[in-house]
Amino acid sequence: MTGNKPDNSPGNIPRHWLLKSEPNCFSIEDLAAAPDQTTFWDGVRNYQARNLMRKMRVGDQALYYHSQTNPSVVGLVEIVREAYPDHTAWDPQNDHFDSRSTPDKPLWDMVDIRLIRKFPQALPLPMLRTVADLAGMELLRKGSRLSVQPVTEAQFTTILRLAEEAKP
DNA sequence: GCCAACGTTGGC
DNA sequence: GCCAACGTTGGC
Repeated sequence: MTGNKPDNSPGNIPRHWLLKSEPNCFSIEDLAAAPDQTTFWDGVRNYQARNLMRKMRVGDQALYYHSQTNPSVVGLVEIVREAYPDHTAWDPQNDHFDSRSTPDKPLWDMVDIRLIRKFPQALPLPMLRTVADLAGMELLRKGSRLSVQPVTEAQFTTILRLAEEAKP
């Protein structure tokens, strides 16, 4: 321990994240309307994304991102329950059913998230691309498809500052 | 709707 | 273990 590492870096484990959702599937408005503004983040069927979710800890904060139409960072959520088996993978009726996952040997995980706040103004992807401090952010990388992404402390702080400045 | 980028699958 | 084929994601 050098004593001057940022507080999010013990073991180089990120403490800030970005969660991607198609708004017509589950939007931040849906989250705001959910009981206790909390939901389980199900349906992740990608190993890299799953492994990142497993690193999440209660109290970690995550940017909420809408993909597809008007792609933009729309708000802030926190992790309220750490990774546990995604039971939707066991349901043949579910869109994300995966027969390889069983209650005995779960393959996929989910976490619970709670809304902290929706930004008064969404931060559109094209605008974020113009921000020098965000160069190198995974979200902005060409071809980036990961639905769960780590976000550095600096990137996270910059996004929150932009959300403040973008107030109407 | 197009297409680049990416992950997964399966033949060999 | 390589790699072509395929399906999916997601910006544009």
